[in-house]
Amino acid sequence: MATRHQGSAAEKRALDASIELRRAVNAVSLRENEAMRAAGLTESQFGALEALHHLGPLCQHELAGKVLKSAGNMTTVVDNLERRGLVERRRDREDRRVVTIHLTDRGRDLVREVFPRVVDALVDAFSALSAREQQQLAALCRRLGTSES
Amino acid sequence: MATRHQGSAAEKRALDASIELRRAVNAVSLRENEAMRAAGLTESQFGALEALHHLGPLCQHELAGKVLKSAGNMTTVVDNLERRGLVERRRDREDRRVVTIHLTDRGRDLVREVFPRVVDALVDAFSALSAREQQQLAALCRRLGTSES
DNA sequence: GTTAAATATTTCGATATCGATTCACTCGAT
DNA sequence: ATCGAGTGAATCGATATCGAAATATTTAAC
Repeated sequence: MATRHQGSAAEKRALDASIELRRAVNAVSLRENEAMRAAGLTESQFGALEALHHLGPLCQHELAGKVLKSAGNMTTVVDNLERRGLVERRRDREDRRVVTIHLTDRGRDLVREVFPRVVDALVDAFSALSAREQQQLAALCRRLGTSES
Repeated sequence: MATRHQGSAAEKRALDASIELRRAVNAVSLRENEAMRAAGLTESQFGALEALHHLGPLCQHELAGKVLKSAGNMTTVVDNLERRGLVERRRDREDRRVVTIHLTDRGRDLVREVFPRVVDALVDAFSALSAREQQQLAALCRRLGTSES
């Protein structure tokens, strides 16, 4: 539950952390996006391709979970990837509600080409921090990301 | 410039930090959004109102900078806010290219009502970390966000 | 076996978002 | 005075995004 008027120090801290967090993500995303855009991929499209590449075929709601987007949205993203022949939908024979998304050969080639560039961009972006600081940041973020209400 | 094949340890660190960073933002945003949605505001809409409230009238490209979005986008956001009577556009008499965005009374009331709830949500979200950890996080993020290519 | 609840996806309507382009306007150089 | 570069905003087309409602299907309960 919300803790009202716990003092403006706590509020200032949270506000400040929130703003810096956003700016940091923004800066990192900008770098990543250059690499993705060069391949004509959006962040969600790349995220989906990458998840499929590393985890194998997934159904849409799993994919949505991986890229932190809604299931409804994933329909559009997969539509656009499918139109470009980078993935294909296969209806599951066992459970016909399920559509499993598979990388095509073209899709696999594209991920293999783009992924290293995205990683480079990330390494570059995070090079502002030492190895130890990167780990600290990750650890702090992990606790924020997994804390339950 | 990109540092290729600097070793997979550096790549793993950057990838991991990037994933946790995203999850953290996602978790924080979810909390914030509850407060904003309750008032029928999107993140960008609230961000714009809040900036106007704390900084006074701004032109659109300044506003775009504050909420970390594109100037083209700001036209739409301001359109939607104006339609609801929360802001108004005033064409500058000196330089008629400039449109200055002003909060209306309704807009000001709304910000005053919603802002504390958003802050509460933030304090709540960041309560997973100690005061000191929040400051550490902010400091690390600040360096990521301001590092130049 | 038929119905009800649960689940996976799609569809829909609204808003967001970007980058590119266009339009309007200012201002400095000629 | 006027032309051209620069700048602020609006517009356009494509994609993303959400939440809610609709559709299809499975599974559990009876």
